[in-house]
Amino acid sequence: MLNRVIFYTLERTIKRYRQFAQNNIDRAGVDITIDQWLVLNVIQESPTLGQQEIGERVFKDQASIARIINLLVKKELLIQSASQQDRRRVDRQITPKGEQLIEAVSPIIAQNRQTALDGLSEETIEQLRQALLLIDGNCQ
Amino acid sequence: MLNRVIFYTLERTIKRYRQFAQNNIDRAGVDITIDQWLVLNVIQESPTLGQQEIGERVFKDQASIARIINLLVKKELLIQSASQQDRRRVDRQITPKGEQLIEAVSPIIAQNRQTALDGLSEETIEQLRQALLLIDGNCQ
DNA sequence: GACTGTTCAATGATATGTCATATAATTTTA
DNA sequence: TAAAATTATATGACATATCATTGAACAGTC
Repeated sequence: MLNRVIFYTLERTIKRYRQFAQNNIDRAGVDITIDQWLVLNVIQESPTLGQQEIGERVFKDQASIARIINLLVKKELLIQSASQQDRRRVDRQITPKGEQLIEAVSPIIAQNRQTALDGLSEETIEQLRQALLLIDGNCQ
Repeated sequence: MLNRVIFYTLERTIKRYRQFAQNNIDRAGVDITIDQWLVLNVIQESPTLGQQEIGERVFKDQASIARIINLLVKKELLIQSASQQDRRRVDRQITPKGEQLIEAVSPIIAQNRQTALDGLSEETIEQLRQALLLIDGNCQ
């Protein structure tokens, strides 16, 4: 009965994909979580964003971003320093180690996505997206 | 750019729905989380299941179920006692307070689902399900 | 009946999610 | 310019997710 509720299918699919993706990263011997990688990636592309804005890009809240950034710093993938212009803010810079890690993981993520979408046409994916956006809009 | 990745849309949609659903429960003045309600519901329908089996029904692992059950007991929605037949197992019974809560929340959940799916035809939902199941299968 | 392997539940450690609040710095307003 | 409102980050408290381990109880085998 629960199986017929589309939201269960949604939950299950996203959990399955996350586990699949994380497993492939672990198997490659890289010590990072998907979420950490996502945040690191956003910082690389947009180093001036604040925690709130980073969060908006990856659908996480500010507190989660703060903690993930802390871990990235601990792992020496990221360096932070107080901004000179606005001392509430923080300047961030990916370390060489961080750059290497992004390079190492990117193809794995790309492969994950491709494998997960095997057999789905562009059109099907677009329909999927539209359906999800509709649900998303209904919940606002 | 991230917006074009279907898995972001998936993440965002499921998070939005969860927040929407939880808000409506909170607004009704009921002190329970969606996850706790789901587990309570499964126990009501199938009181003899073990933690592992409960987890399979709601896509959670055994450790999560153990902790959620603990909270349900603390909230006096559930009573546990050692099973006589197999003393590793636990007999569970929903309390009257738990029954009342399930009754109170069920229509809210139903309404949530209906609202979230507003404007999606049966056919669209079925296509959505099929696409998700494909992805799910690809990740196994 | 003792040994071995399996099952069930509990829990430690760590990461993330959510809400609320704290603190410091900046901007706006009076 | 002093006070008030806003902003950026950090963090406390609690719930959930995941992995690993422990301990107790059971099942099968000899």
